[in-house]
Amino acid sequence: MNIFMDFQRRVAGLLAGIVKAGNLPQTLDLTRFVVEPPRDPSHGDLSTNAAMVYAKEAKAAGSNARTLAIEIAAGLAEQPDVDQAEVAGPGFINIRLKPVVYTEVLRAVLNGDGRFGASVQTDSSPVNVEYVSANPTGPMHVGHARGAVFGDALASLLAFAGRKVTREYYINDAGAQVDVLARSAHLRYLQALGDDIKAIPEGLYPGDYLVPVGEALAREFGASLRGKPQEEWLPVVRARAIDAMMAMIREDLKALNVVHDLFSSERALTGVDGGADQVRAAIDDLRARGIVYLGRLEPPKGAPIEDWEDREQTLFRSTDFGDDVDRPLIKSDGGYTYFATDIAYHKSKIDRGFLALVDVWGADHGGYVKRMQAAVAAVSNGKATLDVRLCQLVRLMRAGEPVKMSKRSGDFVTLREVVDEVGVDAVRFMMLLRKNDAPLDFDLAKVIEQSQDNPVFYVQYAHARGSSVLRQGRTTFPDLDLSPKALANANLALLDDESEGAILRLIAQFPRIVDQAATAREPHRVAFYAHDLATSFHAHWNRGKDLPHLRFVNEINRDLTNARMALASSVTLVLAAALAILGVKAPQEMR
RNA sequence: GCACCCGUAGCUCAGCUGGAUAGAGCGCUGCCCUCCGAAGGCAGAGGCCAGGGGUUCGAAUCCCUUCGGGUGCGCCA
Repeated sequence: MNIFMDFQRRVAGLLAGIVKAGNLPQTLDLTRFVVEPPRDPSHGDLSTNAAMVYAKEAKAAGSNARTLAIEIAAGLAEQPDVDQAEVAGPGFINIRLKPVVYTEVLRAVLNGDGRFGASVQTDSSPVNVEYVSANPTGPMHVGHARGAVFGDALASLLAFAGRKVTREYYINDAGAQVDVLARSAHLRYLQALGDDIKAIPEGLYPGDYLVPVGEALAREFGASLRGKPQEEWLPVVRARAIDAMMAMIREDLKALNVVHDLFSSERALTGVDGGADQVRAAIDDLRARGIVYLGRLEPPKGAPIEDWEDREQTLFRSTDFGDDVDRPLIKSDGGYTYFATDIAYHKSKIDRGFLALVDVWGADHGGYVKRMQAAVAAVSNGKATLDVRLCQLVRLMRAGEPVKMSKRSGDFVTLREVVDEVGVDAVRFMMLLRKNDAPLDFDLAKVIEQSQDNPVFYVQYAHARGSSVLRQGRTTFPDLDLSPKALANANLALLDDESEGAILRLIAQFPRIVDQAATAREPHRVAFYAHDLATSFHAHWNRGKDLPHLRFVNEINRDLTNARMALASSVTLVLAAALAILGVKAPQEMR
């Protein structure tokens, strides 16, 4: 139940009637106006700009904005659940609803089995969300965490909003990086056999996390890989190392409460281990359509490239699809570029029936967006769209001081360390409380603080407090049924205090927030909403300190207590739904 | 040089896809706390929305431009 969408339809209906009466032109785009909560609550419950939006059309039909506003307001005022509709300011129509509307909202929450606000989107088509996709060459560090949390929350948000979501992880297990991994693991293997490997050479992965991989190789193969040429041991070691890294990454994801439906392998697309070469197939297909050709590129401007070699190469005509230059698909050593395999990968998503693709990347890949969108357009004949959400980097702080991170030395801060220190809920909520394209300072000292300064604590506390209020009510009136379904039958008209009204209005907005956050693909809006709802709940609770008659439990008024239990229950249900989207626990009590 | 992102209170950031008087937290100032949970509560000050043009009934929001930051710029991913 989305009262904003509901009234959007009603106003559209009134406009259609006015069109019929000849006071507006026949061809009227009825989607241009909005129904929204007015910023100033004294203006009522809903507000629409419809009359102003169609001012020009009204004039053309011999009317004007003012007259149109009056007509719409008159139509609205006749509706049974509208208390009052009046024209205000430059032509806004402010609508005051009858209290029964909020009674119905609460009933929808209480009877909704946690689905209040769900499935608000008219579009329920499948959408593919790809996120994390970290190289399987080591444990996840905090830089990965943001994209992981963002992607996971976005996927949950879209699913809650009614889209059919597939969550995907692309394993970059082809290319030079995993060969470096294999050589690094091989060194640890020799070490496990007792060889003196001295320092890890420059360019290899020095982290200790490869030691157990070396030991496992020694257990499995004994000394049989020692002394063999690299061509023989590398594929074997690589496969074991990638498996070990992916197992580690899955553990990291689990610790972060991040889930995926599907892990797709880049290597499998190339067919190097047998199977079809889907990369080649994709390139051939594009070549047949004239989108792939042999040509030369200009050397890039800016930082000079030392070993630039002018050569004729296989290029993708991405400039036909909005990119700045055409992009190479085959490296000088004959292997596929990352872009080539990525084209095949995105094609595979499209072939699996997805026309809506979302990729979550780090901001350092921003320069890659245009060519990938060009590729998706080319491969799908313009049918599929790729939306790339870039996450800015995270600066890890401790009490205001940056924490040094150096991946090369192997002592970078891992995701696991941060989760262990501050908890998964804090990590997730803090990362979602920022727009994804804004940089984020993550202060370890601050997020474990248990005070109102800490938004994670503040929101969770609101849920715990709501639960506590229900426990309190149960103690005072042991015979009351405080299950949501039973509370839906409470006399909700008794909730007539102004700060109760503020909470009711916020609850009514939840479906709208979900809808807009899903459309904008911005889960942070849900985080801010949860914080707002928590604020208004805490504020109302605090009013009970000075005004005892506003307290949730009223020992001499059973019906009033019951109604207020319904309010408390609704707040916890909506908070729980919002927190579930964010992947943050909604605790019954704080400890 | 080019592309993308960003610039809103002292600080960290929202701003509902163009609406009414610009929002929150921290910090600051003042008052309050015997009271369902004080790991507090209430209130106040604080703004040329980086600058300049444009579009329109109406712009922090859309377009152009200048300045200032960030990220990238064959054969890494």
